[in-house]
Amino acid sequence: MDNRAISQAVIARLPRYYRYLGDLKDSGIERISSQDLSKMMKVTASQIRQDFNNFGGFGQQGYGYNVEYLYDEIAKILGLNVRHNLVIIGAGNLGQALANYMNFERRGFIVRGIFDKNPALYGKQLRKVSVQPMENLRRFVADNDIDIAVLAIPKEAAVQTAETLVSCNIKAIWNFAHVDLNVPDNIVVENVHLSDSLMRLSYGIANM
Amino acid sequence: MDNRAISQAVIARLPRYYRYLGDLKDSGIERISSQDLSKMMKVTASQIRQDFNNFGGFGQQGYGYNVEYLYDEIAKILGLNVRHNLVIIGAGNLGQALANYMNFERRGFIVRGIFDKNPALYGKQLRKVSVQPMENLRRFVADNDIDIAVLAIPKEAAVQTAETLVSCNIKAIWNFAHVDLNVPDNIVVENVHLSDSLMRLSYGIANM
DNA sequence: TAGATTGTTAATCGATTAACAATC
DNA sequence: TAGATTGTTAATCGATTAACAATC
Repeated sequence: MDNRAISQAVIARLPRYYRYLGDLKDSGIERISSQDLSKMMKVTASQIRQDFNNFGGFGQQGYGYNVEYLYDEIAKILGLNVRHNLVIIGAGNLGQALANYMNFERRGFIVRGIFDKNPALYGKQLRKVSVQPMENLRRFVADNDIDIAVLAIPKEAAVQTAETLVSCNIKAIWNFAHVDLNVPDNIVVENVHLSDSLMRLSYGIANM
Repeated sequence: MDNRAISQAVIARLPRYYRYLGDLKDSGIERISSQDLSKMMKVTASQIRQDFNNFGGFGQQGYGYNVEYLYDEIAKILGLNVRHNLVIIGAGNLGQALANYMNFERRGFIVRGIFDKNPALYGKQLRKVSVQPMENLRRFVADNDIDIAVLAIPKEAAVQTAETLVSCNIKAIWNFAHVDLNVPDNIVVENVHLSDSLMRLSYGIANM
């Protein structure tokens, strides 16, 4: 697939559609119109139809959308039909929480390695994966077909580790460090800046 | 402050400006022009000036912006000059990680209580705050001037707990559950949907 | 066939960028 | 004063919404 030029706004909405369609599917609902979905999701029916039509016609006039079919198609668009091996870098609070959170595995994101620079953590088991020294990272990524690295370390270390990862041909970085990473264009970076999120919440309180 | 009608896009960018200005301040830089900042942040100088001018004129012609002054002003806009008491609901992996993560405290977000429904966790200390039964939540929020609740529990429980929190006059919910909460307009909800984020990353890999 | 609802084009709205006069 | 750079207006661009013909 290489339908370029799909806007970030559309892509950002796909996981939410996927979530709602999953719920509908779980409740045994077979079909849904853009109008009904629009009421549930509080977006316009027009937007829903426009969004889906970026990827081709998934609906049928007079009928609407088949829930299961649309759900599966969105999964494919999001690449959820492909398994990914990942490593977690940083076995602190957040790194451990992510390692222990197994829902990602259900979607095909498999934790293969966990790395930390603190020797006290070496060998610690987190869901059967044991923490290794940072020195092993480069080798491990190369040898184990790893395509995603999760950065759960402080910002200085994150910048430096990102460079290492780039040189190991990682495909994507899920960045929890409070810093913007400068990597080549062909590497995907998805940021989760928790402190930014908390500041937006703070703004909301101050200006509500 | 009640400058309404500032777009979400602008608000979403403020924490990033704040981060860069903090870094500049830490490196002892006194002034910065929109052009120089634009190069660092990879946005247009025009956008920077437009964004700041939503809140009044912080710069000076021929000079640029004073870093420290601008940093402090953005802090005020974001409401970071006000302390907030918060409770964490859910002492699982994520709840514990958030409770142990002390950087929030530095910005004035103080963890006052942690709640869980699992009796095995009652009394467990996380940075001197001990886990309490969920039954105590309503009372605690009312008695301790709590204005933010962090939801780190599964989605079914989150929906239900959000209702409780609304009835306790909470001001804001930082929602880590994979569900959209339906609360009155005067309550701020800031979502951190980690699985949505991971799906966007997955899309990036699939379509890069 | 009649009714419903999509897919898609056209209209509107809002956000971003460019340009430049104001001014430090 | 001359040079630099903001604040702000105007132009452009892109995203959202509305409308409706196509079609199931």
